[in-house]
Amino acid sequence: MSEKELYEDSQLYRMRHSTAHVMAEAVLEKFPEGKVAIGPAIDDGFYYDFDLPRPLTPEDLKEIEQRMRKLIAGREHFERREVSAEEAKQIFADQPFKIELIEGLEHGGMDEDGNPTDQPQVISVYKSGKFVDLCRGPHVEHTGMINPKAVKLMSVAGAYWRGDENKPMLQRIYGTVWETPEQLEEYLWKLEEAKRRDHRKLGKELDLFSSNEEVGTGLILWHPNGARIRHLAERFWEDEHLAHGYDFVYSPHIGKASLWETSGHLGFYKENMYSPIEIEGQEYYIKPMNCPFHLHIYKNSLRSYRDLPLRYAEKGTVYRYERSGVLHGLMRVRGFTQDDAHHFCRPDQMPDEIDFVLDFSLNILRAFGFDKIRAFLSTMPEKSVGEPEHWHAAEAALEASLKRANMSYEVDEGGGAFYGPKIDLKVSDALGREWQLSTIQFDFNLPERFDLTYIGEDGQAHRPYMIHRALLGSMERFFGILIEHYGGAFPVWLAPTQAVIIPIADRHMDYAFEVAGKLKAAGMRVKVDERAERMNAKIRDAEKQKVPYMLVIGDKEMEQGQVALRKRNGENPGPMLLADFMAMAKEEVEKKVS
RNA sequence: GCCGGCGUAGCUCAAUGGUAGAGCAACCGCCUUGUAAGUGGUAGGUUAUGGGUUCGAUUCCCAUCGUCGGCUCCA
Repeated sequence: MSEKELYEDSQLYRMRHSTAHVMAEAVLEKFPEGKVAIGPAIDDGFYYDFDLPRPLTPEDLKEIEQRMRKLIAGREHFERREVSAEEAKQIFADQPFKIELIEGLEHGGMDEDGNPTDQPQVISVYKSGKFVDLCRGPHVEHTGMINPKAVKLMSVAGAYWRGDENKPMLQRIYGTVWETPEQLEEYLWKLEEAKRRDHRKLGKELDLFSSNEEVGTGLILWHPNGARIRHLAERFWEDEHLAHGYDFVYSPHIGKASLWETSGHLGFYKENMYSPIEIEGQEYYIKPMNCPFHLHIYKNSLRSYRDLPLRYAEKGTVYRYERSGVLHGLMRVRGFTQDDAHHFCRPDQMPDEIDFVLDFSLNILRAFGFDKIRAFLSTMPEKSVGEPEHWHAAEAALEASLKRANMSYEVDEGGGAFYGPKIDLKVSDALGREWQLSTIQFDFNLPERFDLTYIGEDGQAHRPYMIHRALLGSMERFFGILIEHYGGAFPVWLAPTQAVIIPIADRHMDYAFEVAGKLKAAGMRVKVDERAERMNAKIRDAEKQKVPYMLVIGDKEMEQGQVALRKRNGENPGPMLLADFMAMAKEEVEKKVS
């Protein structure tokens, strides 16, 4: 059983679903004319969608929560009953959304979660207190099984009916419930911790990046501290690529309309592309992807089977129109740099090539401190291009690589893009949240469109396999995830400033700069805090900036050739010889995984 | 794009239908300091932008931009 199925089978899931009913009952008490839509349990709670006469306020949520506690105290039993479609329509005569659902159940089509079904479904209703809901269940026996101290309504937000943006916008109330108040506390603490680690907040506090109304929304300005981290990450990325058989390529930011016609992007991706620029009567588009350029590099000369595999990598900056409402810090922006690569190989090389790229990806992700990684294999969808036997060979190779790498993975049947199957890698961060980073995608479309070939042993032209691969995804998004994963306390090798030297009094200044000079010569990133502040204030500021090492220097240290080390976690090893500190730091600086 | 909230100094936030205030940061001093904020002073704002209502708007209304929570979409 998958994690999801286990959850949906659990008592907690029933409790959440039941609490959604209780909430709906409370909302209808308050707004008898309200219309109810759907209210499922979700990963960490539940929601219910309503059409109400006015927007809800936080005060309304408090009141609804109070009403819910009363209903819970009433120990209302959940009574299940199967009904005919006619009867159901009578029960929900004044609930148009429910009528729509009943019609769906009657004719197949959609179930109450909006999933397509082929056959007419059994229609069941659950009654608890005065509230009757169209619902498949299951529920807890009675509302008394819900712990009133472990319930909390979280927020209200807009949501489209049936998730369709052409349908009416409803009000969705999100709530959560747990088995015990302690679990609720823990959940709320985790939310608080997520806020403390929010990359937008830390980005400001650590002076990493900004965006600016005048520059344009979704366009990121990397400040020196952020750019330093990016540079270090990129340098590592570059070294690893060069060491593993990649070639670097560079491509322009715009390309002629005909290029995007050949690639097909003007056909299926146009709504994400910026308006064309006219140059000497020709239209040019800002690139939303790098692939077409890499294909042209491949095509620029006749390729022999001996040349393959070819691996072209580029940190390619692309621009995509994203609707304003979806933009989010560094995670979703309009201009970003993909760490892109395209592999071209012969069919017989394909399994090895997948093995290679999977291993390579996993090693890089681990080096950045992500060691919990899950894989998702997506296979051929209904609408697809390319030969089914190629699809199946590719899928088999992807799956074989996952097995060989000993990865835990899930298969998303039919979840591939129209042009090929893929593996996505998701990492868990320090708070256990999953983020998709890497993607390894077959492409049966572009080699065809650009007519890529290589000359085989037989002297004939053959079509190569092509694999797209992004490892970190985009530098922007990856940086955002890195910030949140480490809560701003980057591992030493990535820290923009690795050590701050803190002279206690002015007379220690010369020695402070002498120490700084030695550390810099050894390749460390160091600053001397020469402000006329007290040592305590300097330590406080260095702690807030999450600088890994603070080196306090006073009379004793100066006399003995020492530094007094304090680490950002509060650990205080105290005075040591400068040489000893340097030896210790060298080891940590070189360590990729912290 | 849609629903709802928010937009006051670099940052975090007060206040009011009668021409805006604090702390931190910045700047200028004093203090010369031993493991998370020493101290005095100075400067800093067309209250996001544009309209409207009003004798008077930063406050009320509308639009635009930005932003936050979601929805839809996604690296």
